Amino acid sequence: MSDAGGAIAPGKREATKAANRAAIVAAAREVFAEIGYGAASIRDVIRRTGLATGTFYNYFPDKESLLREILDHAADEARVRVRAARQGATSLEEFVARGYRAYYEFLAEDPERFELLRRNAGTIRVLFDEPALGAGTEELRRDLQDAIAAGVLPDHDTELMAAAMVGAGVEVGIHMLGREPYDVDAAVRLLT
Amino acid sequence: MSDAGGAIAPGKREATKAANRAAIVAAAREVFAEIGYGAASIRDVIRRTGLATGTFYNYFPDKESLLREILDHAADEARVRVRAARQGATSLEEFVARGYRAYYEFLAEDPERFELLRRNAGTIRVLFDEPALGAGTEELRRDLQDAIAAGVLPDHDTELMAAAMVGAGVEVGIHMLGREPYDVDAAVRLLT
DNA sequence: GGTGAAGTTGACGCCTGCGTCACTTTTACG
DNA sequence: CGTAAAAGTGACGCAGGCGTCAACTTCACC
Repeated sequence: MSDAGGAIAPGKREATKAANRAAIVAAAREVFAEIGYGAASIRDVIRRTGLATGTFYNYFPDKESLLREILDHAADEARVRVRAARQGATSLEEFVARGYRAYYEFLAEDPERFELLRRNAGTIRVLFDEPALGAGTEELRRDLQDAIAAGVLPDHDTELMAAAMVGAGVEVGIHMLGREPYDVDAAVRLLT
Repeated sequence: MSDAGGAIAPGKREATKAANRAAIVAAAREVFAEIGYGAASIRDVIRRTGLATGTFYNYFPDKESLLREILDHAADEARVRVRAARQGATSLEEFVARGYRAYYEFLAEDPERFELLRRNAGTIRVLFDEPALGAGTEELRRDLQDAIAAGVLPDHDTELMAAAMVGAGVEVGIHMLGREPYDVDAAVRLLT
């Protein structure tokens, strides 16, 4: 029909729908970041949007699907960024440094998202089973595996190593973002 | 009936009080571990004890004080253990290894407590401001500082380094405890 | 044993959340 | 325009949490 061309075909109906959905997601990010997912109610979220209770259920079936939507977005984005950053790396060290740098830039860029992830780390780990802020532990593990195969690294327990790197990265990230000028360089250097 | 052995005469009154308090704390640990602090209600907790609603308020003013009690206990215990383990260390490496080992033994020893900490990591970080499972980041920082002063370590950002060590330790701990035979040795070795 | 304080109980009033649904408003389209 | 479908609205019934408190039970002490 009208929107066949793909990109453009506003249509007031569709536009409102998109805006409402976005408003709900935005409100949810605020609320989850402020009081935590567990303590938050659907009404806490919808109240912030000015929409009516019933409207929420036109967009999401429940609270959990809302969190899932938010996290899927964030995780995808983070993975893409880190992956892209690693692309041009020629040495292992560079590989690590670029990965962390991209990751921190991603975190620092949106404080609300950062707070959301930090605040709900435990819940997220239970619901999904990745560390909240640790986008792509599994990918890192595979990369380490490759490095071993290529003889760049000595053989070791890649699962634990990946975990250690992610853990260190996340924790350092949290501390770094708690200090004023974000010293991304220092953090990256230390971890490398 | 002599039960004394030296310390204190129980007194049924005191005994019941201690038992009730303990029951509440135990129930709270279960509930917080299972559904998370935020989602848990005081009634979820009290219901598990068989006590009446009102009784809860004879022991704790609210949900938060309950969590505080649980965490203070755990944190103290962990700190003491790690500190003690580090006592006899003669080299920096030994110092680190012993600390991690004591820490992991502490975590592995009580799966419920582990789950409680893991599950509520975000909340705990907000309420207090230490990483949930990272007992004594600050102490570690001081120890690093000392090591630098003693010339054992090169100068560096001890705050970030302590954060990195704790983060790596926690994350590795979580992975390790998710695998079957807890390979504490492997984990300690890798981190060292 | 008797008695008063300490402790326990659970129903009570209030409040808020849940998901639904009959009704109203808005939009698309002829 | 007119109309029908789509979307928004908020009151509704139900459920359950909160903290309190008057009545009751238990224990310590004489």
